[in-house]
Amino acid sequence: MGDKPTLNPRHNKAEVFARLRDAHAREVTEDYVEMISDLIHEEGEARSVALAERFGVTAATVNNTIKRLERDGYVTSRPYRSIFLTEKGETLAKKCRDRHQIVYNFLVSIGVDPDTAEFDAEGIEHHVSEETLRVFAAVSRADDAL
Amino acid sequence: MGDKPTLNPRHNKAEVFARLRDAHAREVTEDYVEMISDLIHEEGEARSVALAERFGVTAATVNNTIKRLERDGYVTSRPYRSIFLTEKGETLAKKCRDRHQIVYNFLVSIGVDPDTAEFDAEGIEHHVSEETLRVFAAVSRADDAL
DNA sequence: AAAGCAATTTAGCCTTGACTAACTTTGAAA
DNA sequence: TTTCAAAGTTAGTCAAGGCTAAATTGCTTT
Ligand SMILES: [Mn+2]
Ligand SMILES: [Mn+2]
Ligand SMILES: [Mn+2]
Ligand SMILES: [Mn+2]
Repeated sequence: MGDKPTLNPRHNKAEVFARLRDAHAREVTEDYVEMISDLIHEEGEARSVALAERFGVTAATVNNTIKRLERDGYVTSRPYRSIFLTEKGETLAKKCRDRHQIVYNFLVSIGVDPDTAEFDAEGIEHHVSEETLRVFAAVSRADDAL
Repeated sequence: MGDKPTLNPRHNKAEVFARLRDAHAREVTEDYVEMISDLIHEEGEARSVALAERFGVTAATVNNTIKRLERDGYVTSRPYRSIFLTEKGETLAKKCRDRHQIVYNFLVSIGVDPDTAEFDAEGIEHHVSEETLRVFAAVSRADDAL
């Protein structure tokens, strides 16, 4: 009557894909708060036009996304003014920046070309669990100590 | 008059994000052809109901996706019958299966728990360039040779 | 052969994330 | 202080990828 005991417990692929869809739903948010934070540090403020240029999308697309981020509590903004991170946004931005850096450093440390690492890290970062991130960081440290 | 020589050539982040959006556009297709191929090998045929169960989505969603794959030349199907890969579909499936395996093996080889590796590989695989994949494979081989 | 259940399809809806085109606002230069 | 280009907004469109509910088909079992 109970579940059959299984040696390999996940023939339950559905969980894996559910988690994947969750990660996808967060990607744009994560890249935006990270970029907004970068702009504030590098240029003093985050303007729509700079986001559009850096992401390679139109101003209208940035506008839509910022409205969503505002709705979800990550940023504040007033018409025709620059964009600010909320506490929640800052917290996420820091987490994402750190994670991004760890992934990038890891790739370079195992021998990936820095240019390629920059491309790949932008996607990989959103699919790295806490555990894998810790392993990446440890490997980077070990490789640095050459 | 020429481009200014730059030490760090990519303050051109837009390229990175354009490539990222491309990768996203291919993800579902890649996971579907891989899964269809798995089902054909494991169960003799690929039925909608099995795809829905493994991905954790509804039958209607599978139907939409299969129509898109058919439109794009990856599968053939007839109403109420099972799904077949075209040559193009088979080729992509093989590439994706191999890549998936390399990413998974790599994660495990550097010390990530197999369970976690299974989750993370499902996302990471779509964002790994040819170059990074070669490095992953090389690292796995080196770690195996312990 | 008919019934009924499981599988599949269809129709209609939603959100995200992209676009173009047209309009409004801001702010710097004239 | 006027003007006008750049920045930002709004409106409308589209495809992908999800969903539910309802209709249809195929298959198995009586
Ligand atoms: Mn990032
Ligand atoms: Mn990213
Ligand atoms: Mn895969
Ligand atoms: Mn995948």
